[in-house]
Amino acid sequence: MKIATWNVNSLRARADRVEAWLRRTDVDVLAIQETKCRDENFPWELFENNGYEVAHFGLSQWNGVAIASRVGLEDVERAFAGQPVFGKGGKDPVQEPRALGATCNGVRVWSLYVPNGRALDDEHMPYKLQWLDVLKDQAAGWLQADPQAQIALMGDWNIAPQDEDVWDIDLFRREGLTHVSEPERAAFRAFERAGYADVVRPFAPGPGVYTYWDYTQLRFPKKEGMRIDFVLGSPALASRVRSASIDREERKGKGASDHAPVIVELD
DNA sequence: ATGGTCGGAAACCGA
Repeated sequence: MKIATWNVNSLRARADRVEAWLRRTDVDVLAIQETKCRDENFPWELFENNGYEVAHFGLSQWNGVAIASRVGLEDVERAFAGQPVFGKGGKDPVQEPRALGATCNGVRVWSLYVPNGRALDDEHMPYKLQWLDVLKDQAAGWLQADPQAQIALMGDWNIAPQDEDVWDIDLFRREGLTHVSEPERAAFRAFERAGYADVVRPFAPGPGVYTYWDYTQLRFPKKEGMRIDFVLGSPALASRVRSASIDREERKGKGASDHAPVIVELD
């Protein structure tokens, strides 16, 4: 069984590429982030025509997560229990569509789009950290309830856990940029302490291995990227991993997402 | 020449 995660940065703008990619890679499950559409605008046929069931959670042009599967799609959950809400400047808090869970052939898959944080002193940063803390508590609970559970927490984590996960750590430090701060990294490590492991890094070690390249500044041709998309597996899931890869080729050419798909092959 | 990008409920905001 092959599972994958991909921040497509607008599904409608990327429909042709996503369809071609599905046909080419032959994955069984794809977790998608940043669909950037509501259910009414979601390209359901794209998946159905290619043999996939699909679940989507999207409320506006922002965020949006989906899971496509051709090995079953059960117990779909929009948001995790206690998922923090965000209300900008005291406005009505909303539960943003950033998490979608579904069981696919015995694997509990979560498609996750972790809040960006925007800046170290922005109100989105405590939101990001709180969001991760609550998810970590939930994920720890799932494992306590069933230590044999096969769980894949996959998506755009918006964290670069190690110095080698950005092209120039000194620049990030000097500029006080997000994604590499100690609180963000601690939030990521908390998942590892709870029993989850990055199942891709052993098969795609750095340095210089990334999943995201900013559209600006010619970051991709200059090989200046960030590793921020991860598949964290529970012990039972991790023990099934046969190989993993980052599809850097998909970042090439006109009409590419700024994120590359990340693929994990299970026994 | 010392900046170079995308997408969308766009003429700004979010990444």
